[in-house]
Amino acid sequence: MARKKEYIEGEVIQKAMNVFWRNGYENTSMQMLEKEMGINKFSIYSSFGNKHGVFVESLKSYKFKVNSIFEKFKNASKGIEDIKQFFYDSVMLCSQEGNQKGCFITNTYNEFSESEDKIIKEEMETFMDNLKSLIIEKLKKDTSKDEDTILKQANYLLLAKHGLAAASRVNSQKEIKDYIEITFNNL
Amino acid sequence: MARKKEYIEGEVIQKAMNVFWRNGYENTSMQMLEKEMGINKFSIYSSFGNKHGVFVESLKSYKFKVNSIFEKFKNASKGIEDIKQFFYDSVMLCSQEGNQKGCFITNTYNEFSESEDKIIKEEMETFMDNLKSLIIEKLKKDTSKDEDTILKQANYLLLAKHGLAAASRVNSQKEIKDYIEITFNNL
DNA sequence: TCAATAACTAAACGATTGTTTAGCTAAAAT
DNA sequence: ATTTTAGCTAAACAATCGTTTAGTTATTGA
Repeated sequence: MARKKEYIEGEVIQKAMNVFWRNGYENTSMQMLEKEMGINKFSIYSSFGNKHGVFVESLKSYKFKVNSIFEKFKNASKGIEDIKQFFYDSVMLCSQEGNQKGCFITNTYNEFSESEDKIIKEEMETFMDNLKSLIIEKLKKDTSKDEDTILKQANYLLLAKHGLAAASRVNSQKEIKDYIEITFNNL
Repeated sequence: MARKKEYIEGEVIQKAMNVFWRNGYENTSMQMLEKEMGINKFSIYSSFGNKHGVFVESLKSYKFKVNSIFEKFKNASKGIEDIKQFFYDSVMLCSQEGNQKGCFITNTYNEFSESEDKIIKEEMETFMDNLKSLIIEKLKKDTSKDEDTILKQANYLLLAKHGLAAASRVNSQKEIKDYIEITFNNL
């Protein structure tokens, strides 16, 4: 062993995450990352390989950040009410400090929708699949609904969640609240 | 006068629009534009000034493309049913040939949400304001609704439309249909 | 104490970005 | 027919992109 690192990888990745979250992948340059992460290019490359590596780690860091909300959602047991609460928790997390950055995962999902990046695409796929399963599970709490209704409503809610995340970048808190409330009136 | 242009500006802009529509502003290069528009950089710059100019003209071209749908919506008179039909018409137009490009205006709205481009931002603003006014007008056809309900529902529908356009880049026709149907369940 | 080595700085890499320009081609006007 | 002039081709521009590398600094283990 020789000289010690002067930074903590987890800490600089959190800073990188915020830059990617705000600007997306393509609109974030290595220069910006250098500045925001507080370390220079050499350190970035030796720790994370390349820009893509920094992005993948940033996504993981974001998933960790939203994990508590997911766990809360998973462990809840009121059915539809839990889904609604999950929607509120999600927009709360993303709109702190007047952020207007939307949801990092949804932003990434959109930016890479026409891309051929298998790694990112699979990360997105599994995330969305998990969310859909969870929503279906909560919907099934209401045993009066048949399978077809549940699938339709799951599609509806998944798309609503996606749209909400995208739209939350440009809409006010009140507009978002109105949206969520009416969204669940329809079920 | 001297030599004649060997291309028609309206035609090459339509081709440019498709490139921007698919890739967004930043992820479209002048090289790609040259190739897709079928003319070289000199001609592009002499006709449209710069990349930004090509983009602005592309947006106008898209607005013209969606204009018929807007006119149909404007002239309809069934109220909420017209809004629903407008939603269907919009996704139809954008998902021809398995496009998955979403709505060009919504894509632009999202890409420029953190930008400081006044020209684009104002284009977006006026478009959204017009849409909101139209939706309110249609909602008012139902005279039993009070002002507050109408505004809430207009916010809801505007956000739903935005979300739908964003999500339609990654969702199937069936998912989109499920979404639209349930969206109008309770209005 | 000193050689070994990992982490740092900073400059350079080739490729690509948006944009401009010099020189050639072709059509209109005299 | 010749001059004029706008449109074309293609090369070059400076700036920035992501990435690499040479050289220096600092810490460890012997």
